[in-house]
Amino acid sequence: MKLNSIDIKLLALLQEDATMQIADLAEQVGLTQTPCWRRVQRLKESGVIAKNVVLLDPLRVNVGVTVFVAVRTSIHSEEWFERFRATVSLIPEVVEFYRMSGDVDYLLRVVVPDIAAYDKVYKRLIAGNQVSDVSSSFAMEQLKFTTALPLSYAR
Amino acid sequence: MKLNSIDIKLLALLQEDATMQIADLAEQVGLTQTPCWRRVQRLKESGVIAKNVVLLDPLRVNVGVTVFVAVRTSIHSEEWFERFRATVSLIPEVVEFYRMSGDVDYLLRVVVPDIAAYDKVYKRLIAGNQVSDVSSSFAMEQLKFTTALPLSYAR
DNA sequence: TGTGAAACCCTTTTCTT
DNA sequence: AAGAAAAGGGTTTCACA
Repeated sequence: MKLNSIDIKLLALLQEDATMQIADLAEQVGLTQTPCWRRVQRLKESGVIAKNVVLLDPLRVNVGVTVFVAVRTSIHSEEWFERFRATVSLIPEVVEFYRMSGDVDYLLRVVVPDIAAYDKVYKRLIAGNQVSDVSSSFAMEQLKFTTALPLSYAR
Repeated sequence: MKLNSIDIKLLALLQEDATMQIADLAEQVGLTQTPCWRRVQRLKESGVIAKNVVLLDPLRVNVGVTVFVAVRTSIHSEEWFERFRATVSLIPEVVEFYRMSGDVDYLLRVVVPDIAAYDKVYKRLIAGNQVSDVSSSFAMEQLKFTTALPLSYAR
C-alpha cells in the first residue's frame, strides 16, 4: 500500500495515542470525519496498522528488570533451531527474540522482577537445549523505549 | 495499586487487543459492564495501563532491519552522560536505549530500512560524542516481539 | 474524493440492590 | 462492590456534490 503524507501523519498520531477520536484526528490532518475515517480503515485493512494494544508500566506489574541474553550454539541443524525457537517463544518473560549475524547466534530480551526470577528463566532456557554459551547482561536503566517506528522511510 | 485476578485478566486481554469492547471484556472476566468499566478506568488512572497505541508492521513502513548497537565509553562524567542521553534519545531510529552493567556501557536497538541507512544513524551516533567503541550487530530475523509483559509477577 | 447529517452502537452515568 | 437501565457521545453509514 502506498502511503501519502496524510497517512504518515495519521500513523504518527496513532502510534502515540490510539484513543484519539476520528474528529480530532481529522482536524489534525485537515480532513473531515468521513475521509479521515476511511483512511484509518484502509491502514488497518492493509495491515500497516497491525495491532491496537495497551502498554503497561513495567514497574507496576513487577517486571522492572531487563536482561539481554546472548546465546551461542554449536549445533546448527534445522531441527535444533525449530525446537529452540518453539521453547523460547513460549516463555512469557522473553519479550524479544532475534536470530543474529556475527558471533552471537541469538539475542533475547527478558523481563523479570529480580535476579532470582531471572535465574529461573535462565534454567528454563538451557534445559533441553544444547546451547554452548549463554551470556546475560543486565540493564541498569531504560533510557528510551518506544513502540513508535520512524516514519521517514515509509513510501 | 493492588491487582486482583480479574484485573490481571483484563490486563492480559487489553495487552493483546485494546479494541475489545467493554461488554465483551466484561463477559470474558465474568462481570457486567459497569463494574468492568470501573476496573479498566482504575487501571488507567493508576498508571498500570500507561498507554494505548497502534503497532505498525515494520516492513510496511520500510524499517525491516534491526541493529543492536553496543557502546563503550572511556569518559564517565555526568555531563557526558547527559549529553549522550539527550542526543541518542532524539534519534527516531533508536527505539530502545539502555544503560548496561558489565563491559558494554550502553545498548541500543535501532530500526532502519537497510545497511546504508544504518550507516547514517551510526555517523550521527558517534558525531559529537566521545565514544571509545561502538559495535553493531545485525538481526537476521525477528523470531518474537511482543509488547505484552508477563503478568505472573504482578501483585 | 470530500461533505454534512442521520443512524447506530458503545461508553459512561445514574440509580438501585 | 455489582447490576440494570437510561443518557450521552463517538463512530459508521448514507445520500449527495
